[in-house]
Amino acid sequence: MFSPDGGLPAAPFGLLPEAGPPFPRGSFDGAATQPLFFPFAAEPEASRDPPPARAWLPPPAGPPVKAEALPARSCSQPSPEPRTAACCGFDGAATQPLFFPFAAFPGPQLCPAALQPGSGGLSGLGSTGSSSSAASEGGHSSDSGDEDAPTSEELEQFAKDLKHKRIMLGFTQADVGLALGTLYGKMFSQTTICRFEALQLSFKNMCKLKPLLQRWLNEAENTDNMQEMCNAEQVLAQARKRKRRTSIETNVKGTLESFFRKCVKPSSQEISQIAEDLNLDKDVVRVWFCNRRQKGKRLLLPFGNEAEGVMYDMNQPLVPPSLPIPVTSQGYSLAPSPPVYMPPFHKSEMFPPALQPGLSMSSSNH
DNA sequence: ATGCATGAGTG
DNA sequence: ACTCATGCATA
Repeated sequence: MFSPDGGLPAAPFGLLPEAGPPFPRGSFDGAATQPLFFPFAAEPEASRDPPPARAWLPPPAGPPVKAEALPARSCSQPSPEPRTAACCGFDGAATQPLFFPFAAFPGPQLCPAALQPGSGGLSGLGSTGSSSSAASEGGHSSDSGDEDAPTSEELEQFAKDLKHKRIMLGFTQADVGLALGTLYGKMFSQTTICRFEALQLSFKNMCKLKPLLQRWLNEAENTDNMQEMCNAEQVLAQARKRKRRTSIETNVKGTLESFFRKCVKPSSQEISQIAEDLNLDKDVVRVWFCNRRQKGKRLLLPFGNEAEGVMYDMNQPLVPPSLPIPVTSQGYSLAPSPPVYMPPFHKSEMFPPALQPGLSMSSSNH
């Protein structure tokens, strides 16, 4: 019995205690004051020099057809349905194109920062069991096994590859996550696999996971009995009770967005105030901001352009005197040039037109 | 697929 | 108290 996250030590991979990126983290709270811009640019990922050309994610090579061609290789499990959730919806379905932040990274030379030498970091992953990372399965010495410092292109390619093959083999993202647990002792959720495939993890994180997934892929392609891997004792009784997920109303979310645009990192006091204004738990608001920042980084991209000009100004006082249409300008009409980030406006990601803290947000909303 | 939550690590 | 990696729950 091991629990997905708690049970195991940090990681069998020897995740380096890594002191963190060599960049100064803009850590200061609202009160503090340091004129520091680029809330994001200061981050490890973003800070790498802006590439001459922003990279776009080439559309997935895999046509939406694969789903059909599925050999449906059930990996056992008495599951009546072909584990191919793949064919059902989100798996196989080609999704929205997304930017690839990492593409902006230079490459191997810089990555190391994240990977670290002891490198237990990533390579550690591979080496965990194999002690010699690559060595084991393919014997590949120069191919896909570049687990040391994959370039963004490589990661991108690998992610695509993984998804494609995974689907062809008839495995769901959840299967993969589970298999990693059986194979290497560290299980991952469907969410993580999904994010990996969609390149929604940090570069560093992608690098860390790649070796594992690489191995899984090799195994999956060569083993007939992938079953066990999937069957894995899902014994993991998540004994801990999690707080029920709060569902923030769309309009409230819009308001939060507008606050966010004014200040990405409100002070504790400001958070309290916002919470009060919106009738939310302070902690919910705090977490929302944390997540929003995280999301901001993931979506941050089209830099390489004049993205910096549009950066959020963390020092901006909350609720400045004149606030020009906070939200609206965001995703759509702003300008020909890419906005700070590109929200994937999926479903209800849009915020209602007129949302301002003290304004009539109910007037135009249900 | 993604929003909100948790927890480890860090300062 | 924040960032980051990760996951449950849900759309």
